[in-house]
Amino acid sequence: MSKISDKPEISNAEFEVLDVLWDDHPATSNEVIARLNDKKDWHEKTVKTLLGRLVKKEVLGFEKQQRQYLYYPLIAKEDYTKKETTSFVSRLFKGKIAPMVAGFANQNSLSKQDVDELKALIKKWEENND
Amino acid sequence: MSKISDKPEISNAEFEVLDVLWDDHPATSNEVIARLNDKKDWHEKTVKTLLGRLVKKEVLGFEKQQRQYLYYPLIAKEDYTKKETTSFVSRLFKGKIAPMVAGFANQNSLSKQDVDELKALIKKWEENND
DNA sequence: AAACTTGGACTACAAATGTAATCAAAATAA
DNA sequence: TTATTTTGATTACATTTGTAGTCCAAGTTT
Repeated sequence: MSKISDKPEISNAEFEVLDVLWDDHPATSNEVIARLNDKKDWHEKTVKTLLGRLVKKEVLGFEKQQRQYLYYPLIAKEDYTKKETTSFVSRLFKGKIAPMVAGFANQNSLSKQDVDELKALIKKWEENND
Repeated sequence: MSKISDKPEISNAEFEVLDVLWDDHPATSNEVIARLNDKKDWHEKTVKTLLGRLVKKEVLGFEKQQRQYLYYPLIAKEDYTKKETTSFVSRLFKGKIAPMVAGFANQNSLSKQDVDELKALIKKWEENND
């Protein structure tokens, strides 16, 4: 029984590292460390550990640049977020998107722009499903 | 410095247990075990461990019924899902709900009912924000 | 060239998590 | 009433995660 594409579990801390690489890549560990400094108060060694773990999980790849590595994501943020969203909605809302939006709108408040964007989505959907 | 309401971290396995109690409570450990049997293949001891951990985390409460306990949730599913949704959307979509819905719609497919529900939400929003 | 710095590899270690097994007291059955 | 079962409490143990520290080789500085 071979392992076929087991979804790599990305921990919270690992996600932060991956996220800055999604923003811009490739990047050296130092660049990643620098960019994370704004948001997180992590030791340089911590970030390097996380980079290593992401490489081992095959979430990041790298390319040697003399002695340093240039890291880059092996999975697209779009794909990741879509899958996470699907599983989130399925776990918490039985797969129904509207109740999730309703809860969000109740907890936060929607801006006119949010609403306009949602309307645009709906319009698009209706055009495709006459 | 007293601890003010530190959000209890609920693990994935713990969530499953909590979720069946949200469905119907109070319930004895055996009832919980029985209901979980449909979805999960967990040993009875495992479920009891999870119940205990949830009690320790003050996510569940219980009431003695002779020798057994009747467990019940101490937090509302509504509250939990709203908070989780907010943090999820903020982490993955910079707090914007529309891109998340767009991604979901792209990965899954919306039913007419989903769309109608979304439209109803929007209509409601527009009535309140004329 | 010798010393120092830097970068990734490897090691560390406590807490959380998944997944049970054991223990002891109470309830039940024989 | 003695044996058995049941139930929560306690203990177990490997893996994952958060958070670094140490080691060693390559690169840089003096």
